[in-house]
Amino acid sequence: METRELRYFVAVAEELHFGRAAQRLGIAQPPLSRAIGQLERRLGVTLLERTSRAVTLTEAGAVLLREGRAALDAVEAAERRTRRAALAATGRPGLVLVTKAGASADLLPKLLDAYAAEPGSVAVDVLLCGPGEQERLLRDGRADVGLLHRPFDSTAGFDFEELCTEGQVVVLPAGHPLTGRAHLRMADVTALSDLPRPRWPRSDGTYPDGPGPEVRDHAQLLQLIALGRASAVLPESSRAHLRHDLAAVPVLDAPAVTTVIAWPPHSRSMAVAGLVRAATRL
Amino acid sequence: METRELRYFVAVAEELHFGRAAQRLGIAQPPLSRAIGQLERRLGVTLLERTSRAVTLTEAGAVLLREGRAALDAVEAAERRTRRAALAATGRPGLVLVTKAGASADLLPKLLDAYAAEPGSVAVDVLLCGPGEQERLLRDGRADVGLLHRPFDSTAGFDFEELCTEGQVVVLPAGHPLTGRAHLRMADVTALSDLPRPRWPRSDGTYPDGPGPEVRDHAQLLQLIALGRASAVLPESSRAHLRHDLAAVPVLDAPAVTTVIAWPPHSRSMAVAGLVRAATRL
DNA sequence: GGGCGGCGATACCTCCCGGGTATCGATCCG
DNA sequence: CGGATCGATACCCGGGAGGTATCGCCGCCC
Repeated sequence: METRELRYFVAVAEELHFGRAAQRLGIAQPPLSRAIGQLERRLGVTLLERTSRAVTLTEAGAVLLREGRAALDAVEAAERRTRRAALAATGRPGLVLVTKAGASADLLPKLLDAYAAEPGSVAVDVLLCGPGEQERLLRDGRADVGLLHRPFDSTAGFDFEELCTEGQVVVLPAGHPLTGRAHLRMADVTALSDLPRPRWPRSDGTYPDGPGPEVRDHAQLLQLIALGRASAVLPESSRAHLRHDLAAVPVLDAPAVTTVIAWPPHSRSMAVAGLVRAATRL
Repeated sequence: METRELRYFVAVAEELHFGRAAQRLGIAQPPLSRAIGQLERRLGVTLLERTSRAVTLTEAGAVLLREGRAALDAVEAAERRTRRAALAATGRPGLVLVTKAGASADLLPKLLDAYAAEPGSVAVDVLLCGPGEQERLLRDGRADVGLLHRPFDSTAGFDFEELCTEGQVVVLPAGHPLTGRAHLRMADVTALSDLPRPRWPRSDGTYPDGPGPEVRDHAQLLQLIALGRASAVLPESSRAHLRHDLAAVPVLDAPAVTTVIAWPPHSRSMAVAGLVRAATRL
């Protein structure tokens, strides 16, 4: 199977429309139809059920979509990491660390300082991204190492070390009646129908259904809470950097959040190893 | 980057010889030279240092070799799992479990029985392989789930659950003076210069240097021990199925062996989930 | 219900590129 | 210094990827 075929199939499987997929790929529709047909014939498997009105994935097609994305990420990662290795050989080695914007705001500077103090450390570029994007960046080689937060992020497919575990707090507008309480339960939070939990985009960019406002990033979320439009359950550490117009109350029975440092498996980079060592020693 | 280019590069990088690599790929040497040259030009990276007498990998080339193999495995896995998904939709679903031949001889039947007793379980094909091969089979889709033994096998890049941890014993010919001892230390074992530890093949098929005999599988190892040519440090559980002409003595300070059940990340298979559940409940 | 529009498949052409053979140039060896 | 080895280059050929035109099928709507 060639990556071209995989890219074509993934495009069609995502669009469920040959014309749009072809447009996205920058080719005409007929060669795309033919390519998918050839792929199916070579695999001996029907990947798509097409009527002249709708295209749907078969069971096998769904598997190839998932596995094919992973494979394409791996190929892309190979290419990117090779380029970076060539750069590192001639110029600055550098390291890209990715984390969710707004998370681990206290841990990150400590980690960077500790690592920078080590002998032989290299420059670390910090990449902040939205929730759920980190895994992709680590998988396709755009980042070398990441701070993930279980159970929100999945460590599937990565090597990792646990760094710390913390409880969660609910963040409310300052002055909200509940801010006087010493602690709350999840039931109290879900009962806040006037301050619903926000909805984060899924990996495909769409939003789940629900009452809460749609948010894209951390700053936007805090803004919405300050405006009295939402509330959010966040790790305790976010409390330290809260805006003055917000307040936080511990939620006793919220799931604990574990911060882990994760990197692609088989990473042979000395720099990653050093950063991980610095992190575990914090 | 196309998988064809990757396959070509991996072949050359492994052979370090364009002629032999071309032969292995079933093409002539000139197109191969050209393909590698094009790949280098497109990446803007020198992958191979060639004189007319020798070919060596650059730093970047070594990275692409490692990452490229992983990417090719991922592509192969996508293909294989798609085919299997198509089969599962029409015929028997089936599941392939891979484990090292000779290991977990007591755990495996218990696991298979426990899983078979579950409602909705599917047929499980057991694949026995040499040490170090399991990871490859799991990565390229030939197996769905595997029993690995840390620290010998690496769980890098897989999801896994720990099943049990055990000590190790040294296996000696029956009647050897040390078999009378209640327990030993690693120092006692390494002092056995007349019964050296065997050498296992690396993933590329070559053997490390050392005094011990070269072995390929478990049966061969036991045979060599019985012949008085070697000794081996193995997990305790192997004691239960020892031949009558062999004896085992616990080694107190040998590293503990943890048996884990591992599967490719993002596996959505119900069958794998069921097998893992059965394993953790043992 | 018949014409229309949208969509995937098919037919057919073109041209690029992957693969082959022949040969060159460099380097090591006897 | 001549032969052997090995990668690069030159050149040719054929298959296949991509394009345009068109067909066939099916909802939809006046």
